[in-house]
Amino acid sequence: MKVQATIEALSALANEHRLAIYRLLVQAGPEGRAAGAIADNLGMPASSLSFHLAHLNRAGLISQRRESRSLIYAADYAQMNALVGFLTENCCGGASCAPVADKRKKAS
Amino acid sequence: MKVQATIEALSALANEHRLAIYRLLVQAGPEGRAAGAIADNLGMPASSLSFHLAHLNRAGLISQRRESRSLIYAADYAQMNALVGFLTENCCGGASCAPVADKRKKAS
DNA sequence: TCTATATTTCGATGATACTGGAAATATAGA
DNA sequence: TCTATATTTCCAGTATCATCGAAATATAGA
Repeated sequence: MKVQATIEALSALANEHRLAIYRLLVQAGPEGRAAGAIADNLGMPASSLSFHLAHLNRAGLISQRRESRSLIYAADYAQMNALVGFLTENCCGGASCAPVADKRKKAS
Repeated sequence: MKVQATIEALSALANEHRLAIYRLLVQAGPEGRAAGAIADNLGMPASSLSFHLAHLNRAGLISQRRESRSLIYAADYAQMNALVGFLTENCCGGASCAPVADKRKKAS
């Protein structure tokens, strides 16, 4: 993951509502959830939710697919994986960081 | 790590300059670097740098200590560790995430 | 084609963040 | 105490972000 993509992912998650949305989608699994269901669950106006979903989508953290009248959003685990990988590889001080104590691998 | 602290850490890192500062401090190691040295290295005005350092410090990602006339900043690896831990535990979809494919251990 | 549902886009408003020069503060040495 | 260095705080200007009602778009069924 490049620096610019990392910053976009970080800033997408750095918001109370968007972090809640993302976590909800992680719990929902690969099937994802319709925008309306998310709005109901989190109790937020449709237009506000749409704004935040677009932000997460732009950052590549969630995907969107249409299913009849509904737009279904789902978490993109690969992107989160890449983000965690970037932080572990570039922002940790060696063995002192890295939760699982394994810093052999160096993905770009 | 709690949600609010997570959001603060994420938003502290979600900026080109602050991410560069943080990475520089990670490279610098536990000794850290004086504000002036960071300013020279990244070529930014002292007052702007100070603003960003304060932001990172507030989020707990860096520490500050005085050494004579200089203020030395150093990366706080524990906080980054906690952030990565939060993301791994709360924002990943099980085995599909986690860079090293090991989710048995749960570090705090 | 008409109506209902699901969601986004638009637009205006308010809030928050970033920038950088100038002034203030802290420390040290002569 | 005077001067120099290191850094922060203050301030004003600019830019970006968040909010949410209203209008627009997309889909489906009668």
